Amino acid sequence: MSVTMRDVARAANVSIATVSHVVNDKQGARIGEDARRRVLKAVAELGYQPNALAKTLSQGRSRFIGLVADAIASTPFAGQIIHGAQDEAWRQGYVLLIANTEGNAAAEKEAIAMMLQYQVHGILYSTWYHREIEVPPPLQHTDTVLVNCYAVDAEYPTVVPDEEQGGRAATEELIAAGHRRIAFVNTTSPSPAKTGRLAGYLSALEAAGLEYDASLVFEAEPAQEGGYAVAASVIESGVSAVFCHNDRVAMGLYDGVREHGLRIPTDIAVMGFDNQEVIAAHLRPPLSTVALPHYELGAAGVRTLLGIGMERGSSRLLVECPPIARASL
Amino acid sequence: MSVTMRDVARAANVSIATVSHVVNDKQGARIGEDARRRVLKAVAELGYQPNALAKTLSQGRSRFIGLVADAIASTPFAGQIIHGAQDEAWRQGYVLLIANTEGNAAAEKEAIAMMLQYQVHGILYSTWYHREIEVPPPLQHTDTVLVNCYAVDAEYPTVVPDEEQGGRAATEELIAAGHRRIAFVNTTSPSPAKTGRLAGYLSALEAAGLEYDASLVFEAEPAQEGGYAVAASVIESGVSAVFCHNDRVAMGLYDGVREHGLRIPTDIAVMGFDNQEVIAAHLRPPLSTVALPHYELGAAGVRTLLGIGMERGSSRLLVECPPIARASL
DNA sequence: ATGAAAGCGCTAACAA
DNA sequence: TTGTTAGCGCTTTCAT
Repeated sequence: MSVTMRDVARAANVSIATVSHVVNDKQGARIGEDARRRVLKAVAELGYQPNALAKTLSQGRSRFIGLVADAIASTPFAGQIIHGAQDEAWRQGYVLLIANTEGNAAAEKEAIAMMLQYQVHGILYSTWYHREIEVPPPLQHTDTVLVNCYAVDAEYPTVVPDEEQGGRAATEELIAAGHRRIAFVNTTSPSPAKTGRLAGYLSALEAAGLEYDASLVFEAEPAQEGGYAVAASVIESGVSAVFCHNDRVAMGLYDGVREHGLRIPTDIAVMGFDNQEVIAAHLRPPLSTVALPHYELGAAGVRTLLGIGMERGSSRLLVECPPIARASL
Repeated sequence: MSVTMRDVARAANVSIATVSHVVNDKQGARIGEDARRRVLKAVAELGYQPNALAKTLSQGRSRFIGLVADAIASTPFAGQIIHGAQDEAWRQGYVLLIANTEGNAAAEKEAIAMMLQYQVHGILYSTWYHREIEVPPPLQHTDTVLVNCYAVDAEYPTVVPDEEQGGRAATEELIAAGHRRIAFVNTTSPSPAKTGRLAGYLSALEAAGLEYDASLVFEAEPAQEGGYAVAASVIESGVSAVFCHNDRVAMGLYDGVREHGLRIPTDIAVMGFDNQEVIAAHLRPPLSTVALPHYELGAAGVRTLLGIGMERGSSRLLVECPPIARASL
């Protein structure tokens, strides 16, 4: 079936060891110009492809990195994590093994077992939204990096978005646009996003010398329906700008605001969070927001796993959430 | 480092062949109850995990399936394809190797080479939106299945959504709701979706004995902006229902319709296409639409690759697009 | 400068 | 019922 090193060796009239050396461009061994040429020729002619599995076996160390995700499909977000991990892995000469668990513990266990069987170098454990998790026991047998989630008890290297910085950035954008009374529509569900973004909002206010008014902080279900429902109260509060917990809430708010005959951004400026492309970029007017750095989370995850560019000290890496300016303020 | 079969054999005081037999539950060979128990015990105690790579090597055939996608992250759609492929692969005892090419030919080539090196059983070549492609040359060296795309020249097994059936289903929903004058806002960009959905619209009209009025077919950029822009004309045409090329167009149309003081579905019913969750499920009112069967495309792709449940004859599998009823009609 | 040979962990005849 | 052994394709040490 497929052509092996032995075939190449035979064709080039050299030993298989020589083939190995030239194919891998080994430093230690000097190969005669002539032999090298013959090998290269044979490789090209036979269309030789090294068997990565055999290589791994004989070298003892694999080039696989596992990525277990709780939902690769439910949202565009997880896709970005995969994408980032993927790219970075490739860059480092690794291949990503992906497993989708849908949060199912059994599937998770099986996935991890499979990855271990494929001799992964380590495992990235990720969630589609930033949250606290319990690390599945089998993960303790390998190098593990937590991506977009964290464990309280044990300490694993962790890569998460900097929610507070993001919240601050969002608020600062609004302040920079001249707003002084700024509402914050937070989510009802407890999460690092909820507390982090609020903290950021507060800190931006303080830094700008603006007084914090608790009545300007609302809570809504983190979806369009929530934003729509809270619109009336927000308007009534008399603010000139709103920072929404996420883009979906902002989308709902757009609807509500419009129904009250108000215009964005003239009457009220809106800032989102997440940078959910399908929504943010295409609302009318396009929504200014803060991006969740999913791609970077994935990439930083594999870098951390591989021990590349590690910062000493902290084992928790906070990735910046950059503001994305559009037309809603 | 890791515990091997030899370790287990030693611990259980049997030969390594025996271990292999019980671990793999081999049929041919009968193993004494006692020996089997000892092996199992040793496996558990040592935490033995078979080395899948070594197994693959010695068996000669791998358990890998490659999936090359042009955009795993840009949309939630590609994610669903991956998800489906993933699940089905697992079900069949295979592991998915994913590569993201961003449509970049060089990356594509490299990805395929890598997959070949990992001895993939075959490759799924997929695109995030249904379209015609040219099959990259290196793919001709393996079993290849085209997913969500097709090649005109060569014939590869292909799995694509049934656009026409989807268009028909959408239109039928509207007809079933009592509408007689139904507009169709098609996309401006040529694609199988454009022609297929139109054909479906036409065929549903005909089947219902409704006359086709060319002036009721509009064209718009396939995004919110397009739907918004076309709203006025649609309303002016006096239809009671609109079938939009996709959910994003429908979302834009919602805006336009609302601006004209009309209500959905009372004044005008709207049907989308794609079932883009983030949008469709959360518009006001929630949007009835037709789902693109991405998950199923992925799953059917690996089934086709593995030769499971193949229908004889045609090498092009059309996957059904099911209508999703919500409140917009 | 090049080659022989011993593994890597496992499977699969074939013996015993 | 169980064990021996020869590979799978490659790397790597050690000779030559």
